[in-house]
Amino acid sequence: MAVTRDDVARLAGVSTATVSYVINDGPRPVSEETRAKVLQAIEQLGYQPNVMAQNLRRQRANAVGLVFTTIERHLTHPYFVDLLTSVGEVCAKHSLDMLLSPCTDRELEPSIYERLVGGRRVAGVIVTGIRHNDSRVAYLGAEAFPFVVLGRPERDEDFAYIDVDGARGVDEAVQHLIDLGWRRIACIGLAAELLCADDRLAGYRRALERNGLAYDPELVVNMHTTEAAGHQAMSRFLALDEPPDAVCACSDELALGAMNAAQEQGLVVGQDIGVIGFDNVPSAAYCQPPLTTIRQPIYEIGTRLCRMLIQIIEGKEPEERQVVLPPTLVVRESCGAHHHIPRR
Amino acid sequence: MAVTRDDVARLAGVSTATVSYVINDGPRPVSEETRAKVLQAIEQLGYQPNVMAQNLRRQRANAVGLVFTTIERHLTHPYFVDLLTSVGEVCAKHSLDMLLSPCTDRELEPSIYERLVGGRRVAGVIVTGIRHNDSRVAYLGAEAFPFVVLGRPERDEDFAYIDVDGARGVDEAVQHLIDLGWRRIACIGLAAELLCADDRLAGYRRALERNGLAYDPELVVNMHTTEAAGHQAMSRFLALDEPPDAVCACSDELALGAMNAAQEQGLVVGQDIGVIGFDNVPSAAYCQPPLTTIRQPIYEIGTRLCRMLIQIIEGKEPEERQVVLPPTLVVRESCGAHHHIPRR
DNA sequence: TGGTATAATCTACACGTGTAGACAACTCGT
DNA sequence: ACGAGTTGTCTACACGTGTAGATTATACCA
Repeated sequence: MAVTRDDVARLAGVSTATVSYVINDGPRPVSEETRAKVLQAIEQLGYQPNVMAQNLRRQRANAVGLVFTTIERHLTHPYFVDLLTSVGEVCAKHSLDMLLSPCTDRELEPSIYERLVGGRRVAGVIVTGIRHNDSRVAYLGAEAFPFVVLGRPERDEDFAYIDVDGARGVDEAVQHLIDLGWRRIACIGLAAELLCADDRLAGYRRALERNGLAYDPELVVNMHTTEAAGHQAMSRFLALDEPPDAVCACSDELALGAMNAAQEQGLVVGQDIGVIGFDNVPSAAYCQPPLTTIRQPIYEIGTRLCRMLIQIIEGKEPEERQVVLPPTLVVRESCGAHHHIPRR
Repeated sequence: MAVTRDDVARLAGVSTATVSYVINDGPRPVSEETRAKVLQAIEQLGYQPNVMAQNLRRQRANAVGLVFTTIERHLTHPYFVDLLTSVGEVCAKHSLDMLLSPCTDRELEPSIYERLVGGRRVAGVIVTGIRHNDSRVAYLGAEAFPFVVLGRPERDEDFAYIDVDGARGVDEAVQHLIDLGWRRIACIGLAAELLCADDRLAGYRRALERNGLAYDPELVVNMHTTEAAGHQAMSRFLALDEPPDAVCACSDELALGAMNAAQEQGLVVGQDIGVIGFDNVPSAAYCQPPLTTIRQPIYEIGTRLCRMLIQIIEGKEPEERQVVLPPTLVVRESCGAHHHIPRR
């Protein structure tokens, strides 16, 4: 049988309430002398409060929830692992558990949230891959349940979020391509349902417009972020009557697939065609040619997002509620060297 | 205020015990008539049992724990995500939560386990990346706490595990290289502390020996599984007086880094040098050249591992306790075509 | 010195569940 | 018809906390 608060109280010669007050820096003061006795007893017995009892009494789970979509995913693998790591670290620092639920089927998504939230298995939720008219956000809002979002709202909904400035990132990416001499630039966007897909596409159009280049809808597709999808998109582009001479992919996985497709056609990436990615996944530096891409500070995002959530859970007003972080251009070789002369 | 069992009992006109019996298919029988009344009341009220109270009463957390090492990692990113997905799906099917703890510092590892296990935050644990004299296994064994291991024990310790036959995989990989004409074959192994590093190296030696090739310790290194490490290892190999003409990397990330390093030196992978990987990560099919590799059925491993753990938690004897799964060779282009003539 | 404010502690209960023990109703064999 | 066994319910409590209300000791002031 595990050691309980009663054992500690008995050994320290105080009441159970006093033990609690010491542990929680409780709502009542405790004399230094008594505190020392209690702490000594705790130490001696190796007492750890029973989390399940605490949870029941506090009417709140001691965990943060994170649902991750595996089918039609919106996060690259290393990106996702970094998110988990950063969120998990902050949780650990606050003695919170991180609860993970895979969602392999969109149909099941509502039931997953209902389990987590309605079943009070977690105290707060981190939502990723926010979509148009996102039912999850509506649900959490209606339940007045603590949550934060990785990504911005469509309209000016008032929830806490952190997002990376995708428009700016893609704008910079496309500008980089243009600066290097590429002119007919295609864009492999993210799944159309994702809000960030719109955001990034906006950056694409902005850069085109600023440089006096025409927007050709034939050169834009929306894809789930897999290498296979990138391959497929690029193959389609190359089969066009007027194929692009460069491609801006909205994730590194898409970019890798795109490069592969181009190479299959005998094109030399960085010379015959320019390719740029998004995310700066570790392998981007090691593929052939090394991939120029846009870096997102995902680790920092996870950290701050989780801090925000914890403050909301604790009922405090979070220090920051709505943050947009700038991405950074990482130049490698997949877009070729300066003063490149396009094929056509 | 949430609806409780008492509300259900009142509405159904029965006692609270009866409600519990219905919910749990309890230790006492319930008449069909009563059961129907209760179920109807549950439905009508939208009642969900309070997990925190259940946990307290049952003296057992309703979750499975998984600690993942981010520093000096032993799992590639997609491999890890697949593991999470498969384990998570089984958990969901059993209404279990999946609790994830990142470990970014080996020093902190014992405290993480103590929190999860000693603090009874989970009902069972999945251990990955098992090491020599693994203190985690010793701890869990001493606590008689339910756990399963991804990987085999060193000696004939008697715990439940699933592992892939790494020796066989690497053996096949090296044999494949040899069959294609490569002769001086290096091996980039995993971190030396990992048991599977030994396992895979054994396969390497076995294949060499069977084919009458000498084992040269200069051609073997142990690395953490990152592209950077693969790059570094390959660079070292190529600077040797007698560099290898082919490399067997024990993870795809290592292989990617190795290919990159070779390409930096102007070598054509698949022609001047053969490279083979391990894991069959998605991007392996899309790098340049596409990477020949050994596939691990990680999804299946996660599924079966979690099922095993659940049976152990429930006190049943698991249907399978110690499983070794065969890996599969996936041939692509990084090892070149048949009848290749080595450089030397 | 008596009275009151303050500090420190204790007693007692609620949180929502699972289930053992008591109890009632019903079946069945003799 | 009656005890024995079976089936279905109910009452009551324990699980280990957090904390409000009661209680006691101490400090301070008139």
